[in-house]
Amino acid sequence: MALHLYDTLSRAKRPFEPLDPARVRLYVCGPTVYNTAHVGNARPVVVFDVLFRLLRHHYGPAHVTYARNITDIDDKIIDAAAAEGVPIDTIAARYTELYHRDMDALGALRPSLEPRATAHLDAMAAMITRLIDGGHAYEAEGHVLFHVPSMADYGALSHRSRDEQVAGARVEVAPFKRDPADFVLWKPSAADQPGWDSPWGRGRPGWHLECSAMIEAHLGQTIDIHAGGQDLIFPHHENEIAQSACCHGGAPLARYWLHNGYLLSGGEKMSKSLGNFHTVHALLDDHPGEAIRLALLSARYRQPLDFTPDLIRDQKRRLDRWYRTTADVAAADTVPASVIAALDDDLNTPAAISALEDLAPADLKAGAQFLGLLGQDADAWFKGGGGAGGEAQGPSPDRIDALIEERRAARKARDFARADQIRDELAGQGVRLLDRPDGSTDWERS
RNA sequence: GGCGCGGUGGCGGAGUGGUUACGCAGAGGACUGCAAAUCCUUGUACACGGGUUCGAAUCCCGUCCGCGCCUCCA
Repeated sequence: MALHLYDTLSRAKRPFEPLDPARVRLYVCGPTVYNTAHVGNARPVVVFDVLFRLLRHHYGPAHVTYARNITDIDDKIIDAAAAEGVPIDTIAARYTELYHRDMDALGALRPSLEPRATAHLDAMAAMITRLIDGGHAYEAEGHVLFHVPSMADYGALSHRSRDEQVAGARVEVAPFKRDPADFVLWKPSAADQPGWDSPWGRGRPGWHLECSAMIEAHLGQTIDIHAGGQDLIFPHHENEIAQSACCHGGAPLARYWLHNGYLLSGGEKMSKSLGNFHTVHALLDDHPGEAIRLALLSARYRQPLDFTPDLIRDQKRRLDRWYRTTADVAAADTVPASVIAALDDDLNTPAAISALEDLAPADLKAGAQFLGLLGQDADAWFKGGGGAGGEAQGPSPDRIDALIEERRAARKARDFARADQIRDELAGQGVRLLDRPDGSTDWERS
């Protein structure tokens, strides 16, 4: 079966056919860099990283362009900068770096392009001008607003009529809006806020605009796949569609819309406002990045996933087992067909993982590496505590070797009480001893 | 109120008209001084009530329960 993807717009699993197989284009909504990422933020990064790898497999690495933006102008960034008394660039640069570090640790490939909003003010302004000229936007009290009724099929992605949205709206409607659903393209900046000069005065762009402008600038009018979290369906992606289509004579922004489900914590959506989240950075102190990655891939990307310590531990053990069985084996040259077949079915990563369990070590290694796993030497994995946090904790290798030698002598003298005491002591420090059939003893950090 | 997702064995989680998912945990066995690791064997399931069908966890209707979006949010 060829690659099929579930498309939110048509609400159906459809065969994937790129507009141009020589230039497959994928865009994923990236972070607003005002604080550290939590695992919920990492889910789209990891699952769409698998999609990126799969597209590269099918079309060739040179023929896939993956863009993921950095939102580096936003009121939350402005607030964070003001709180510290530093320029917004300082905040944005700091959290961009942390984001990269965390996502690297989860085994996500860097995207081909990582456009930043503040580098595309001209493109956004040009888009606003076209929208005004086309009768889709208007100026009001220093703002420029997109006029939603000017677009006939607004709401197609979220399958909501404009009336329904207005009826359920819990947001206060600014008095200068011609229609309650109208949204901001440009807003004025106070003297103490960052701003850019524009035909509509000094100000800054609305959130939705950057994606439309950067997609147009780097990927063209219509891309193949636009992806992000489910909470972006409305209003963010709906508004992107409106802006882009109205600038491009109705040409669709993307041909496939993919949305990942939420991570749950205690049965509820993990979110910053509820405070029930873990930052990736904090999790990396206790767990290897690969275990977190495998945990994120252990359920289908559209399903909710309860992210618990037990889940990560289970996946860590699975990786331990895989590292053992593949320790002295070279990865096969080709990615196993069963793994590709599972992923081709709308990124069925649990089925792909199950397929791996069925494979010979060389194929298992090739398949797991394709998924961004088993990326290190087995010895490094075990001796380094599974890569948790980078540095090993507990007794030094020399100390462990000395204790193993002492235990060997004790066993030879049949002093099993002392031998077991040493083993228990090491176990208490996270070191597991493995007695080999040949009489030697190896060790792992667990 | 509108729109949408889901309820699978002790747990996590695929499948979605007929055939073992898979993993963890449990039980039994091999190995071991005893363990660990590994290997072998093994039990347990489709929220509830109707309907369609030769056959339904899978399709249809209804009920109950959980969750999400409609507001910044992956």
